[in-house]
Amino acid sequence: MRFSSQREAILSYIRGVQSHPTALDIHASVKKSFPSLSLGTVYRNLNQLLEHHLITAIKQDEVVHYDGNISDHQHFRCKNCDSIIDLEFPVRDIVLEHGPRFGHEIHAYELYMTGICKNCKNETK
Amino acid sequence: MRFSSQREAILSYIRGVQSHPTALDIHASVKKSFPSLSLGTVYRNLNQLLEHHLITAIKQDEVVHYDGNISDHQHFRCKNCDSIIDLEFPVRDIVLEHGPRFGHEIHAYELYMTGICKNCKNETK
DNA sequence: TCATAAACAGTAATTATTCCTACTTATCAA
DNA sequence: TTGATAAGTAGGAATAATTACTGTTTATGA
Ligand SMILES: [Mn+2]
Ligand SMILES: [Mn+2]
Ligand SMILES: [Zn+2]
Ligand SMILES: [Zn+2]
Repeated sequence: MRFSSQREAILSYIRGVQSHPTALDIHASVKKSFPSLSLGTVYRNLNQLLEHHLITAIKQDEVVHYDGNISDHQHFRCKNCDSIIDLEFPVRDIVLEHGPRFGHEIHAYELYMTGICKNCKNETK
Repeated sequence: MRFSSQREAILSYIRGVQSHPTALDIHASVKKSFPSLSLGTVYRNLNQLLEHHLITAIKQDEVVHYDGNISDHQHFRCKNCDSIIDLEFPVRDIVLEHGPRFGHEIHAYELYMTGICKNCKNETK
């Protein structure tokens, strides 16, 4: 995999935010420093970065969100403000403990939660 | 919510299979008894049934899969044969145990796993 | 420096899903 | 039983995210 300046800019943008941006978000932001950046380039790079496990994708929403934090963590989406928040649950433990008994080879897992976030809960009070 | 014969046929089809069918699968099957059934009707009914919590949706794939089994269970998708298999993990327990400390109101959760299923693993041997 | 594979921008195509419109049907009160 | 009405339907158009295609540019390493 080559490292074009566009690819570098996309990766460093994703790594620099906490917000789990979409392809459109990424395009809008990186376009500021690369005015000619096309959306197709964003998608192509996101797929490349995914293949090389430099980023991960969150697909539960209608739109795919991308995450530069590849550590083992889970996601919570607020139904009110739509933000996606990192949480840490011991999912690995229960997958390792209960997984084997089903006989399948589990390569990856993902716990996704939805509800109302702390902030939104307090604001409506 | 009224219960048209189309709606009833769609629901009973979803309830009668283990396969987590897509809208297209459902349309193809129910069309056999309702030749004029339109795909739009399938989607409209699926969304109605979802709102009334009579079915659930699995959105991790590119295509939405539907599930007539609304009991608390998890899903595993085989990367080889693409089948979606029901599994039971004590996810509820860890969400109840670890959830509250983050301060968000968790309404729903979903553990989704991918890998190679038992059958495909044995076939390639 | 040069050859070449990879990446790029721009645009067209694809595809799942939703929306729209005119018509049909179930429900319920008169 | 009959209308009025709200919900449902079929069929087709529209939407929107993502991917594919094409001709041009660029990174890389011999
Ligand atoms: Mn994250
Ligand atoms: Mn299931
Ligand atoms: Zn919120
Ligand atoms: Zn399989």
